Formats: sequence, C-alpha cells, structure tokens
Amino acid sequence: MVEESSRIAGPGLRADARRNRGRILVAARAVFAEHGIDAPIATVARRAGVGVATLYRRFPTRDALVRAAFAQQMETCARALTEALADPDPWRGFQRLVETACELQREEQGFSAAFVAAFPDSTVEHAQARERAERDLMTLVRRAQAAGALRADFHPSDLAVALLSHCGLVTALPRDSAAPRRLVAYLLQSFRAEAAHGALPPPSALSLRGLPLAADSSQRQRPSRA
Amino acid sequence: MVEESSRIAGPGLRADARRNRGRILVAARAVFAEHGIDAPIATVARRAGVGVATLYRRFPTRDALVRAAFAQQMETCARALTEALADPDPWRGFQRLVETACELQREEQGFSAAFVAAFPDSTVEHAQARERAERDLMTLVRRAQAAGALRADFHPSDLAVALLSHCGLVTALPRDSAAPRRLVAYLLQSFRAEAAHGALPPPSALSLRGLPLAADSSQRQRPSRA
DNA sequence: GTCCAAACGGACGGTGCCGTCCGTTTAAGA
DNA sequence: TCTTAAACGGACGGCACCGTCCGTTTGGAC
Repeated sequence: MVEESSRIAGPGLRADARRNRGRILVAARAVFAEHGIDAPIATVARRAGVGVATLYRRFPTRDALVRAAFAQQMETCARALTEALADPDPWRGFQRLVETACELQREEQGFSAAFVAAFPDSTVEHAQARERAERDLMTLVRRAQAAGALRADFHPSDLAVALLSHCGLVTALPRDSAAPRRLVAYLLQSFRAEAAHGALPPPSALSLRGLPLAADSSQRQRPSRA
Repeated sequence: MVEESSRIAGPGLRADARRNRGRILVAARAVFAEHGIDAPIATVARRAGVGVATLYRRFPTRDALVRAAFAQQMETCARALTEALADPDPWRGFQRLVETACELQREEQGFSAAFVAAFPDSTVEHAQARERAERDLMTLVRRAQAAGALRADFHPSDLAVALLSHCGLVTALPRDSAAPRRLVAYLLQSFRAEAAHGALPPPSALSLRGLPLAADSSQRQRPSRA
C-alpha cells in the first residue's frame, strides 16, 4: 500500500522536496487564477517561495505544472460522472453532471483555461481510463434519452459544446458574473426533450477525447505564434 | 463630400501611404486569423510587405490596428441591428441578429478574439452611437417579448451571454467545427417563449457596453501578466 | 525639372521570459 | 557524528518581441 501523503504530494521524495511540491501547486493555482494560464513560471516560483530551478526540476514543462495543479479538479469531474450514472433519475444525473463540471470551472478560475487548452488533443496515457469515461458518458446520454427526458437529437459531443462555451464565458468575464449560470440554465432547458422544436444543424464529428471527465488529459498549445 | 476611397483607406494620405494602409489591414486580418490576436506586430508588417515603422506610424497601438482591421465587421454588426429592427416579424428580427453576429464571428477568426478582448470596457468615443445601439437592442428585445415570441425572463444582457459563449467555442475549436452552430440553435430554441420551463438564475447587472453592435468599441487587456 | 514634406524601412536598444548550469545546503541513513 | 546523494536557488545566456530613431526614398505641387 502506498503511503497516504505521498499519493497527494508525490512519492519517493525527500521531505523538503515534498513540501515544496505542495507549495508550488498551491501557488500555481493562485497565480493561474489571477494572471491566467500563461503567467510567467517565475511568478509561480516566487509566490511559492522557491527557486525557479526547483520548480523546473519537479515540473519540466508548463504543461506538467498545469496538469498537476488541476489534477484534483479533474478527479472531481471523473467522480461526478460516476455519481451521475448512479443516480436513479436519468435526467437528474445528466443535469447534475453538467452543473458540477461547470461549477468547477467557475470555482477555480485557471481550470477553465486549462480545460480549453487541454481540449481536443490527447496523449495515450491512461487510455483505458478515458475509454471508460467515454463509454460512461454514452451510457448516461442514452439512458436519459431512453427515459424521454433528454431530446433525441442530443449528440454526446453537445456536452463538449456546453462545457466549452461555458468556459468561454468564465474566461471572458469577471469572476462573479451571473452570466455563466444563465448559460447553463438556458442550455439545460433546451436539452430537455420537450424543448425540441426545430431541427438542429448536424452535430460535430468531434469526439469527446480530452474532456477532463476522464481524470486525465493532456495540454494543447492553442493560438500558435509566429 | 469626402472622396469615396479615402473613407475606406484613410483620408488625407499620400497615394503610397493609402495603399500600404490597405495592405496592412488585409495582412492583419490574415495573421490574426492564423496566429491569434496576439501575433507579433512584425509578422503583420512582413506579411504586408511593409516595414514595422510604417505600421506603427499608421497604427500606434495594437489596439488601433485590431479595431481598424475589424471595423468592417463592426459596421456589419451595426447594420444587422438596424435591419433586425426593420423586420416586421419581431422574432425573426431577433433571431437573425443573433445568427448574423455569430456568423461574423465564425467567418473572420480573429474577430471573435477582438470581440472578447473588446468586451466590457469601452471608451467614450462615439458615445451617442453606442447609446443608440443600446436603445435599439432594448427595443428589439421588448418588441419580441411583447409579441409573445421571446420569453419574458429574457434579459438584454443574455444577448451578451449568447455572443460571448459562442465566441468561446469559435476560439477554442478549429475553424470548420459544427459546434458553434449547434450552440446557436440550442440557445435560440431556449430563448423562445414556449421553452421557458423552470426559473432562471438572476441575470447579470452587466450592461451591453462594448458589444460591437455599436460599430465602435475599444479593446481590453484580458488576462494580465506579471 | 525642382523641391520638400511626407512616407518609408532597416537597425537598434530595451525588456521580459525561458530553461539550464553549477556551487551550496540539507535530509536522512549508516 | 559522518557521509553522500538529493534538493536547492541565484545567476546567466539565449531568444522573441516591442517601439523608436534616423538616414533614405518618393509623391505631387509648383
């Protein structure tokens, strides 16, 4: 059995190293929330009371830092999916999953940015975890549709539509804006079966790979420079 | 009467200067679309076949460049608002405004980024143009509600919710994704009066200032560094 | 053709961030 | 206590971008 604290702070590290690792992650979340996901690495190090070299030794790339910093949120997402499936009411399960994921995005400001950044690409690590998550999502959707609660033309990728558009709002607006909640409410209402009036444009071929619901996902360089 | 071409390319400029100004704007749209709104100024200059100094002389700040580059789209937005008001069918007018604005965001990639960047802040220039746009928006919304087509709890700021969330999708996903269209369809359906089922969370106190529908808006530094 | 103000563009100094290198400190086992 | 590998952190070279300066070119008026 692996020791408890090492699961969180990192295994096989010297006591001081483990302590610093923890400080770095706390600082990273704070700095990312305040200055965005692209804040200078040195700022995180300073905030953590640590030299840059120490930070780089533990997290060789920005990517690794971001992923580690938001690992907890990723796990919460994954847990929410499991709980959603366990809900006896199919619609309520679906609804709660959407709401929980969006709430996480709102709570930890940087998480949203990490979310979009991570979005469509993915590495192969933990492939089986992601596959299971994708299967679970499909099940959740199918089940809610079979119950006549979720509209029949809802496509699993519409979950990504909801989460990414919510992300956009969270990123664009100040922390306490009411707008993101409004968006979620509007979307959930139009996802209901009885809201289906006109036909929808065809869904994206896009898969769900990279959604943090799988408790692991990789980062992506978005708007590339020069 | 002002000469025609000078209205587009800039008045009172020497022939070569006017030509370069046009090239710069074309290049800027291309570069912003390809590399994002934060692409190096020098890249735009190179693409335009022009020295950096020339670019800086015409557009002293990145802001000025972005605004000039997307001025046409801004005007199209403003025109769409006027046309929406002119539509005898209140709902169709409303719907078309949303669709037109979103389509513009999709067409010119960089415009979305400019849109969010510009969002809540605004300078006072052309204050009367913006005020008129805000009044028109209110009228459009009220009229659609009075006709029983738009749900009664729709708040004018929900227009910003729609446009900004759509922006998020356009920015996060590759150009040809179907997701943004799906989002618009879902939102428009839930904006219909008959879609109103549960209560919505309270709307934002946020005004519409800065929406490009006013044909002028200023830029904003988003996630601040350091 | 002449002239000059306007326009041009390459070059350059300044700044901020990256990621590594290396001499110093320290945890922890013998 | 002694030893040593692990961890530390400041400093540094490299790089990309910014925005200006200034010597050169050119449009267009006379």
